[in-house]
Amino acid sequence: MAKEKSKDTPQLRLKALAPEKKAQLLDPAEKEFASKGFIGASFNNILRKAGMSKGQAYYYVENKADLYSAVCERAFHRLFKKIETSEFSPQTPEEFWRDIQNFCERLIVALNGDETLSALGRSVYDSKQAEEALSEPLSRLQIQFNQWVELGQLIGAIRKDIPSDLLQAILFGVFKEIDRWFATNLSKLENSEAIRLNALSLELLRTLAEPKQASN
Amino acid sequence: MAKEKSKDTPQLRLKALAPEKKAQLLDPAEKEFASKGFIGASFNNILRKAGMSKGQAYYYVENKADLYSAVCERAFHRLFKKIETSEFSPQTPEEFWRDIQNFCERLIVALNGDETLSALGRSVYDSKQAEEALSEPLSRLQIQFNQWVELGQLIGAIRKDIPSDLLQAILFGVFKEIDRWFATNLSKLENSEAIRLNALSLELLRTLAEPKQASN
DNA sequence: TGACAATTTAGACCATCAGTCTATTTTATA
DNA sequence: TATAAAATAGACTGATGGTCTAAATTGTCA
Repeated sequence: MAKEKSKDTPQLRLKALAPEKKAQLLDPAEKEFASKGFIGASFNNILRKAGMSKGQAYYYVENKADLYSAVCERAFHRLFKKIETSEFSPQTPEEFWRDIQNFCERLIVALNGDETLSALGRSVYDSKQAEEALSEPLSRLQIQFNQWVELGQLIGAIRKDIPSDLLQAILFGVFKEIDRWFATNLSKLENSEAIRLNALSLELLRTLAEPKQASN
Repeated sequence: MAKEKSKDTPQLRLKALAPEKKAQLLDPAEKEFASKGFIGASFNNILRKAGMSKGQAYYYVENKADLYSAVCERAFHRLFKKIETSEFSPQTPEEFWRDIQNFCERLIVALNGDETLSALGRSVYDSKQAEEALSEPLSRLQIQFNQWVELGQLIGAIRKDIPSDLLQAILFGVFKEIDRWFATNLSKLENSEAIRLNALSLELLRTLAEPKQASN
């Protein structure tokens, strides 16, 4: 009821913070989270590296999860700037899967160019806690994903006999495992083999998502 | 080089412990791990519930991860007693997949009858730490799994164009997500729908693992 | 039975963790 | 220049998992 100065929550204060100072906190935090995961990262250690006091940090951030969330949001924006999603309005299953493939390729390129970002992304799956900390941005992602699925179903590119949240969980799961496998095995791979497996992985996702009988 | 009393490690001491006393520690630990996950479980709290002192517990167990491992091993044996794996020597892809289905069904029945066991199983995926703590038993499982895959490949039930560890990761991933989805959604499901989705899930795994062109 | 050694147990203690609180400084306002 | 508000420093809290030592218990052999 009072006049609410509009800077009364740590989140809003962080948002209003000078970019330079924001980076002073978020940069070391990103490194720490990317290398140690959400659970393994030490808040105290981040503060030490950022040269910040407890009081200062907790003035701009609610808790460890909130800091993690802020770090991931920033990284997420960085990623999306790189990807520059183009318009996406396929009319046929073939177009749908071509667009998906296109998107995946750009995603992979973007991630390959930013190891910290990749590691941070993988850190989301390190623990349930990490996932909970990102529940809000993740649910936004989920909505986006669901729109794609619905569109795909509309034009006959995606099967309708599985509840969409189950299908989504499965596809995400497969994607995650593929990503993880490539992260640990890419260095040992011949280039041509890497390309072949990459294409094959996408085919796998398609196999899962497509209607049972051949397209259309 | 010394005469090695054969009880010099916590693990061996725990093994040699009277079953009753072993249970005094492992029972409360299992409950705690199943309900709170590996990270969330409190060692101190387990000790409190077990009525044990620090000194005593750390005499039989190396650390928290080791306790978790002991708990899971015991639960694992309990599960396998229930399942009573029968001989498994399919000659054709059809037989192979029938046997797999059979196994899955018995697994599901066994898990449905033991909620603590199910929860404990799911706790493995709560965090990387939990997975690391179980790396040894998990790698045994992996070997078993690989034997199945190799057998499957031999009789043409399983594709050969994907590295088997990648295929394995993917299949595990899918299985995990399906399990998770059922764990949270089973209560909301019609019985007939549950059965349909269950069968469909297995089909999905088969679709992923089978050679591209129809069997043989 | 008594003496000595090995095993086992109790619990004080440690570093570190995320998070709180208060006293103080800095900055904006007027 | 005085007053109020925003920002900061850092001591402090109650947990955590884990260590260490001194004591109690048990086993062994004379």
